[in-house]
Amino acid sequence: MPRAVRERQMLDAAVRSFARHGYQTASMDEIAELAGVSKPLVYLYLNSKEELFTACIRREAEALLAAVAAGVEGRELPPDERLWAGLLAFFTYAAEHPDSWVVLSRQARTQGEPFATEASRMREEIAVYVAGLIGEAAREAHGAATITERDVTALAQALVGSAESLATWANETPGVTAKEAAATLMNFAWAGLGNLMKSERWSPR
Amino acid sequence: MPRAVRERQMLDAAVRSFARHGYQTASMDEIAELAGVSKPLVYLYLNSKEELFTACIRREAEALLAAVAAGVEGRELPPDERLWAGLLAFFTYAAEHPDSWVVLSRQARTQGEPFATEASRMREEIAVYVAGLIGEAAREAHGAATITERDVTALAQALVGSAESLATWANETPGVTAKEAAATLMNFAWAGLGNLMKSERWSPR
Amino acid sequence: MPRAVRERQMLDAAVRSFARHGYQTASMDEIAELAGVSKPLVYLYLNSKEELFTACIRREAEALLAAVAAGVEGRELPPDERLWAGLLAFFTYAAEHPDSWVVLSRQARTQGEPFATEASRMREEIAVYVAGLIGEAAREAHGAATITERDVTALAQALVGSAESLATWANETPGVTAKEAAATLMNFAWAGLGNLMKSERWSPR
Amino acid sequence: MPRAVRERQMLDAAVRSFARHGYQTASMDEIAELAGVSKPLVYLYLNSKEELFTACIRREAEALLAAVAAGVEGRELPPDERLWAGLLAFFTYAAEHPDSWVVLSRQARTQGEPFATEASRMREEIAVYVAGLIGEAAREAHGAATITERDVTALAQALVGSAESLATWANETPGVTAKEAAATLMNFAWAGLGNLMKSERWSPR
DNA sequence: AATGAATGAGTGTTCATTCAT
DNA sequence: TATGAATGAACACTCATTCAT
Repeated sequence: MPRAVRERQMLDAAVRSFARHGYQTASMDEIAELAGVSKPLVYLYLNSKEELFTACIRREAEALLAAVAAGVEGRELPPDERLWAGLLAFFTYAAEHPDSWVVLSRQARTQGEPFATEASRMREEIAVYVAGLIGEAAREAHGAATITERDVTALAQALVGSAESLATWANETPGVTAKEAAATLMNFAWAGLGNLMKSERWSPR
Repeated sequence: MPRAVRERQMLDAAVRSFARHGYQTASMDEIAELAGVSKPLVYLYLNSKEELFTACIRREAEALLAAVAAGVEGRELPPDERLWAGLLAFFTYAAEHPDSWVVLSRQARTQGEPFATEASRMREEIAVYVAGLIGEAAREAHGAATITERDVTALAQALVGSAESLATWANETPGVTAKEAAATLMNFAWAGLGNLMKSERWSPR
Repeated sequence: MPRAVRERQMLDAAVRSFARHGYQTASMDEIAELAGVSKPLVYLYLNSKEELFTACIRREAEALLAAVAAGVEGRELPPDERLWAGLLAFFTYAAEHPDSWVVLSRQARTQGEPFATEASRMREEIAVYVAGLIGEAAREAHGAATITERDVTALAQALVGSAESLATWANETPGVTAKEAAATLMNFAWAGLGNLMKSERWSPR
Repeated sequence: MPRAVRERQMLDAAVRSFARHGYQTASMDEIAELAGVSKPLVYLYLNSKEELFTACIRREAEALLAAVAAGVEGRELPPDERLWAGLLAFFTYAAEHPDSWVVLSRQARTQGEPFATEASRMREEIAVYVAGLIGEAAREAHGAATITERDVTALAQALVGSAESLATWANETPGVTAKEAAATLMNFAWAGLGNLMKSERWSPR
């Protein structure tokens, strides 16, 4: 069996195992068995548990980013439609690849270095991308805005957090579709950001 | 030394250790040493690593809920002020008890069963509370329910996710205060919620 | 069982195992079993295979040096008798502790760093000591001698090699006593060195 | 490429690897790579690591014996000159083939059966040859045997041990030539032997 | 004549857990 | 109430060895 195919099988098995048990608890034995190969082969191809996990994170992150990009690109759309398409693609990917999503959103970020950094890279990329979309859309919709760099970063964090939370919730709650989750976030973010751009801020008292 | 005091020491040590190393990597040896007792005593009081971790989650979850409740209760406030008070209390607690927050938000949720369930309980309790606030605000603003139960739940999930993400970001970013994090979310969320309740929804096409 | 006793048992077992199988082939499993304890205990007391082996080398080296010293010291003897006593003690120790001797002479020196250094220390100590004895004896017997520092070092190497070879041969050949081996070396070294001191050198042609 | 050539390449690589890392630590992977062939080919030609090591020992032992024999044979010489020629040839070979010498003197003898036996065979052959020389010299010097067979054997062991020790020392000490090592041993040994043969023995008391 | 692909068996090491006191 | 001493079970990782081609 050609090397590339075997390697894909192993990564599939590893993603599944890491998603279910977490990095520490997942055992190389189980991963090998799940992949239908012997343990030494896993080591021959992927060198160590750490590298295997890193490879998983990278592959899944790229797949997720590619899915979102594919949902948005190639069509001439107004900004709000672009945002919508991106969110939909994101929630659809998360729904269709729950293990992938668990590895990226949960496991990768909690295993300390060097995984957290690897996962952060993707998170940051998404945050920047989505924030860009939203900003663009908001600007177009509401004109120039007074909003600091710090605010943008904080908002991106809030947004990505919402998305993660909604994606997980959607995956765990029967009957909730990706479309529904995307719509919730779209409304939440779109309207909220719109007001912010119009400087209609809430303040205590 | 009375049992209650010893037990508190152990839980303190355990929370710290679990926060720093994660459930799997934290060792009973280190926890015992950190608590200043012998390992058998930890087992005598808390039976097993699993029960110890569960006890940590429970104690910290209760503390967090209590902190939020204390911030909100006892004063007659309009829904938005109640939400603000809750958010402020939440971010303040997370900032003042970073280990506790790490255990609850990161570690507990990534270690599979039975811990995830334990952590979800608290999260759900918060989500329900927030959903209540949203519903109340919606009713107050527009009388009849212009928003479905399902929508409220979804929004609550989004809000809680934002809050979690922001709390972690605030803890990890020097110079970000609890108040600032709360304000960011409040602006983001309340404005978005406001629009939603006015039925100004975004929809594709 | 007190720690000191246990530790001695483990070292005994390890010396035996290392002597029989060599450093690499000896397994911690076997050593633990031979010592009548569980493997974790071996690690608790001696940390690693490497440290265990080092501890063996050190203990056996000290025992050998002590045995030789005990054979020589405490009595007022002429130099040749001192040499004789030392050689006898050395061969006796090697005969009575064959595993110890194998570990010191064979295993320790062939496992690369850091063991070789550890073993060399002892070898050097013995070489210097024995060379000193011989030199002293020879000087007394034959007067001042013309022999360079380099020659002394080379001779010490030759001497120690002879002793090692004879000790191993004596251990492996039934019926050869320590006394006989010591006598062979004494004659070989004593006479040979005597002639050297008298500058009666052999040269080709 | 003809089989004989390939096989030589493999043995060369193996000797080098065994000398550097020892039998256990040397890996078939490295040996195959060093020989510039694939691992299965090594197995096709040499069957197993054990047989490969044995083949190395045998080839190197024969080479060493041949070198010594070539140094001595073909000329009619008195025993002392024969010994000198043999020693010179021996030290020269060891200096020029350090890996070979390490394998024979260190590695082969420390890896337990069946290698030790294999190495002993060569050592014994040398010892017997040396013993023959000694015996011959004794007879020539004094006619009848003033020295027992057992004594001769013991002396041969001592001499061989000295030679081994000196050869290793010479290889590891920069600036020491084969001739110098041979001279040291010759002086040491021959003088000592001379005295022995004149029955000038040292004895205790 | 030669190899890319694959594995069974074993190693050192760790850790949650429990006696005996 | 408290612990020093001890272990069963597992895990990451390696390596000599063999098919199938």
